[in-house]
Amino acid sequence: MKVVTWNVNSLTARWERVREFLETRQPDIVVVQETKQNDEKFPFRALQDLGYDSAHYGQGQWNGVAILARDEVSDVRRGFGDGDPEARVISARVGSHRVYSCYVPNGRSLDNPHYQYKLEWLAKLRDEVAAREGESLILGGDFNVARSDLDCWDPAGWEGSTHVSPPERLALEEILRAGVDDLARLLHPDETLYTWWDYRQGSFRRGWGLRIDYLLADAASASRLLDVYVDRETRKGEKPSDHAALVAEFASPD
DNA sequence: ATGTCACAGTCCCTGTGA
Repeated sequence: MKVVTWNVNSLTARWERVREFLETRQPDIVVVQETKQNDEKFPFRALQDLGYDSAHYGQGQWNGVAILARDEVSDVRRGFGDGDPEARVISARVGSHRVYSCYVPNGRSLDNPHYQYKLEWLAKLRDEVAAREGESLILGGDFNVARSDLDCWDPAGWEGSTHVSPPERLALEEILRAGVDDLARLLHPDETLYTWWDYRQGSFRRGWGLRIDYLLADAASASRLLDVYVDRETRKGEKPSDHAALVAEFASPD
């Protein structure tokens, strides 16, 4: 089973890249962030034609999260049920798994109210994971947090910025402590595995990246992990997203 | 040179968010 998380930075702008990805990589589950579409515009029909069931939580020009799967996508939940109007989390049952697509708030700057919103949002996600202890969980998304200095190309330069501050790193660790593993780090404890590079300054070519996209899973699911890698081809070529797709391959349970 | 991109509205440029 191949599972992918990918912040596409507008599904409208990225549809051709996404379609090509599905056709060539043949993933089983893809969790998508930043669709930047409302549900009316979301390509449910085109995805069906490619063999994917899907669920979307859209919000017009900003945010927007989706789950695509070869199996049926059922029991869909949008948001945390806390009245937050921002479309940043969707979950659904796919096979035996509860699958999440998460788009964590950026934070903007440490003194911005959006940063507090980010910390509160991460705490809600931790509670959500804790409440589902014992279930088969797969979470993917853009967490907008580089877990450690290994996940940042220039820790000194990022000092004092969002994405690397101790409180948000702690908030990410709390999610992991609630019962999920960081799949990329599990198999690659010492490698740089950046998933995002700024569009500016030729950052991708220069290796100026961050690891801010994650696939997380409960221990039982993680024990079936065969491989996990960043699909760097998704960051190259015509009109790429600024995020690459992160891929995990699991042995099928039997 | 903050070496870019996407979006909507002010609508073929500009402000905002990332």
